Amino acid sequence: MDFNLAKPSAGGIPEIDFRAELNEEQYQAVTAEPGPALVLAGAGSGKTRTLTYRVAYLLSKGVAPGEILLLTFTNKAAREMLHRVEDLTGVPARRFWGGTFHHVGHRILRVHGEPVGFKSGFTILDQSDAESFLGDLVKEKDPTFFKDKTHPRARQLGEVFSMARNTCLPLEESVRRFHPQHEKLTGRMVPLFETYMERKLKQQVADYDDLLEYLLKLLREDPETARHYQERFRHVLVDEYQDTNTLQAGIVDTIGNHHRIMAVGDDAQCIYSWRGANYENIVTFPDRHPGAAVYKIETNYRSTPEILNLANRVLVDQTPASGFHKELRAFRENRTRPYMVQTMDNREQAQFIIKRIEGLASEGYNLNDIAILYRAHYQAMELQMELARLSIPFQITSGVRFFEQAHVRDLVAQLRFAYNPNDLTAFQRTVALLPKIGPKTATRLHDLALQTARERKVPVVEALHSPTVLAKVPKAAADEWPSLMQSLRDIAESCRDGTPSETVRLAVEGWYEDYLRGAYSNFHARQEDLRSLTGFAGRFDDMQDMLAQLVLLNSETSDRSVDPDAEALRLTTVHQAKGLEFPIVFVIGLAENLFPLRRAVEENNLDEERRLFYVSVTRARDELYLCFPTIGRSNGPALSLKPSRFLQDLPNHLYEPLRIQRERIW
DNA sequence: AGTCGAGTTCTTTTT
DNA sequence: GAACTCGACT
Repeated sequence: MDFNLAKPSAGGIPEIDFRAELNEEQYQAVTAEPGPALVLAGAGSGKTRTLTYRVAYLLSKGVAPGEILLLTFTNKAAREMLHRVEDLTGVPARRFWGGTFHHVGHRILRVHGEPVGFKSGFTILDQSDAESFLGDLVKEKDPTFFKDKTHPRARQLGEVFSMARNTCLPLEESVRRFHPQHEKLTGRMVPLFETYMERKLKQQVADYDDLLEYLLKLLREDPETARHYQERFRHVLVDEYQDTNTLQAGIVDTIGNHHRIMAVGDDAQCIYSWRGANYENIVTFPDRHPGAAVYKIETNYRSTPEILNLANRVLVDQTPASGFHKELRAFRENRTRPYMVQTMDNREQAQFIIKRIEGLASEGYNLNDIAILYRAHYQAMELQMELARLSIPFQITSGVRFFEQAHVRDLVAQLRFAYNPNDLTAFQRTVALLPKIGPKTATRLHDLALQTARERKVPVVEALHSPTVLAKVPKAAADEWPSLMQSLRDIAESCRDGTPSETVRLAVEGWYEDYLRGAYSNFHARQEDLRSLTGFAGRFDDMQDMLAQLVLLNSETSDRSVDPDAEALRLTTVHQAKGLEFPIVFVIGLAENLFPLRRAVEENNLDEERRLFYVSVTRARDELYLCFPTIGRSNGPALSLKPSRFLQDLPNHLYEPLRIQRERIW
């Protein structure tokens, strides 16, 4: 494909024979007339293909890359999509506006955020920062709130707020609907919510939801900005439309008020309702966009008929009247039925998989062809240990994430504070590295520094050196204080004058390096991580871009030990496997209380669990193994597990029970 | 009052 | 393993 890159893109799109490269269903959608279009694409039907060819088609009709807005859910999906467009058309990915809703929100708000209260220079709180921000605020405003054990903790309270915002409902209404167990608390939660919103603006920090909520607010309340983007993005394409929530659907509708929107989705794969996703957005799309053309793509090129029979059957058990009816039509030849594998416990499950992998390898499968899917991270523990023991390479897209490791977060906090001195959360994290400084002391010092800075009209990083502040630093921390503050001053200076990469290097080699050496025994490994951050920063010319990326990319996994191109087994949650496909798929832990999760059953979210199971089985191309242990040992007493109801619901002609031969050691 | 260490409990999914 | 609780120490 290299020759494409050399070509100028304007008018230089390579000739694509759309008719020949697409099936009839796909072709219709790809060549749709400008106007609202809803594409219902079943699993494995070539959804991504349709979307990428649509982009190519628009380009071939003379639409400029900059006029296309491509919205996705995850960073991974955005990358993959733009990469494929680039391969297809030779137009470099960076010429499109594409990415997650959050990315686009940030990008627009940092330029046009003023009318809704965000000056350029605001910083983003990740999930756990936002939680501690909220927790501190609650302790201050309503000190007894957390004393009552029946009240939500900071984390859950954050979820309650988030749900209201993502569904665009008043808090009262949202609580009644989604968190009825806390309905009597609404009166106390409302003022906390208000303070939460106010205080973020005051500190010029945004949580994830702000990036969406204020974007919509901006588009609705500032006609000039709205018009600017509406005219600019003549075509709006949305991937995984079934996972949009009310807020996101509102953004799409407002930016795309010209109705040239193509929404692609599959209501059977809606698995983010805990984030307010509402697949009814699909159902109501034609109402909101009159004259919408609806395209159904149902031919499945991915899986064997046996796998699809099983998948179709999973949906049969769905609560009726949810979404569009669909049935995947198989294109491929028959092969083997999915296997149902009963094991004694997780350990035996792991051993079975390893044994089977060896068999598959001798049949010519590569480790890259095989994926292990599970409902929750911790279910992969035993398998990870066994794989490590036998030194079978695996890549795990879950667990401790790169940007969530303590040392990475510490460093990012320093950068964030240097860039935005109002960011109290970042300051707290930074100074808490010193002895005898916790959240309370940090807040006092921060207040004092801001006040001093205001009075003397000096930057906050200067005020931190003043005797006034120094006097309030606990004795135990006083020794280290000046050198940490000096480091912050250097970083802040570099934020203004230097490149992000220089700034990061300064931070990595500053005070923190000494701290790191003393604090961790694996100092070298951690230092390596931080050095790689310098490289990461080299991709940006703007500090805020880089900081935003650091926070928004936090799902990026810590696979530094594994070369991404190396041959390795893939371990991933079902959520993260969405949109991917593998020749061989093992779904593990298919037992009641694990998958479906007990909590989901208790909270009546069975349909979503079922869709999640549907997503799992439709990832497989050739062979599917459904594994369940009969004994669960998490902590303490072993408890016996029943096979998942999703397995019990399957008529037995749809699968092949597989006996495993136990190796007797004694 | 606030920090810190020891001991205990419970694990969802992502931006 | 991390997050939370509780009690001791400054």
